[in-house]
Amino acid sequence: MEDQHFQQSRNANIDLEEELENILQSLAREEPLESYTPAMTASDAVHQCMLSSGALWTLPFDLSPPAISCPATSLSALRLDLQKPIISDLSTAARAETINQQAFYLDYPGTTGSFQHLLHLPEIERELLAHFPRVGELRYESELKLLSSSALNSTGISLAADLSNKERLPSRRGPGIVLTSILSELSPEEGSPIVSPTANSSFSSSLTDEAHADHEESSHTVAVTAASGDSTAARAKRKSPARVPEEDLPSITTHEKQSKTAKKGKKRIREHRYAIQTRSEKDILEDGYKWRKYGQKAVKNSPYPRSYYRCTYAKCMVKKTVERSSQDPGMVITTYEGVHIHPSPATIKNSSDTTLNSSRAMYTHFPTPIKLLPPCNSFDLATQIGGQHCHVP
DNA sequence: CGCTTTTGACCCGCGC
DNA sequence: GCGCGGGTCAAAAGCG
Repeated sequence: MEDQHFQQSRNANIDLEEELENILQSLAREEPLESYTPAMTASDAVHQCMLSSGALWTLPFDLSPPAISCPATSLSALRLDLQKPIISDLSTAARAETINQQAFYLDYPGTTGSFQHLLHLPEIERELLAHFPRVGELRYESELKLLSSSALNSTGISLAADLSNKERLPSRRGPGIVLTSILSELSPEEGSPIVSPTANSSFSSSLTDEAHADHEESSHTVAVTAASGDSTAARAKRKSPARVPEEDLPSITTHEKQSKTAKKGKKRIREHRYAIQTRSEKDILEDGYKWRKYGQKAVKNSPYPRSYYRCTYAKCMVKKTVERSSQDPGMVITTYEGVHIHPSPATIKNSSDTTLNSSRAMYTHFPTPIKLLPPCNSFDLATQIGGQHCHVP
């Protein structure tokens, strides 16, 4: 039976290639696409990780506008809704740095609901490598579904350009499983583009007030808002005791004085910041990096404190905060800020068995190409991947 | 003993 | 200017 299926797959792959070609030509003519639903599995691709805590973590691939999702429970399948059918497999997607203006959604049909996030191909690999070096350990199975823009809209999925309208955001996300990403990559003059494409506005309040405020101010896909606070780097360099008044510190260096003066009137630039929400009993999720806690604060309107962590690697300025959602205590919200300047300890530990020798290999075992299988309906897919129910939009 | 966590004080930006 | 809240510092305590 498997042989038969395999043969069908091969035949289907040929058809798929033709179909993809047709779609690409259609796109080139800017014609609307017909709904197109090939299926694929990817046992060796990596976009989910089972954490040591038992929580399943979805990786944030996208950057602008970001929209990261985490499953509430273990996932049975992953479906891709492509805005544009450029991607025939995820390894292509992951290497699509040269492909501009491409984006697609990932849909995670979980046992408690489904949700999606928007992906922008040029950012995928960078994000994966920078923040989630353990992707090589991950596994997922997926179905690829290509939809036209109109088809996406008809399913309630907004395109990237439409994210400014919160009412049009994906509505199929189950409550409590939406994750918002926060990101800033604009120049200091422009502030930080922060987009929280949440389906239910109530979730936003589970993020920091600052993020929330920024979200509220957002009126464009790339919301240009300035984050508050001073320069993290400048503060990190402060060596004098915080509680000693500056005028009592004749020993303070000119450089420090200058940096303090320079930062005056300058808003803090949130560097590469995003949040991940994960359902877990453990507060601390294993992400492959080593962290040192440096503070804890009570969160307004929440019974749960927020913990502050710094990466312990020398000179690595990446920080993260961890807090429980006041709305859903089962949810842990982890906010990352910065980009690691080093591979993760976990990756180094596991790198001995890799044959990859590129810089990429330092960070991860990247997914191998995904073979396209013949189109099948979601029920078939659900059956293939272990009998768990697969959400059908 | 070295590293991490805890915790109160302090700094800073922002809104009023 | 003041108070609030988020973020950070650093000494003390905890831990293996």
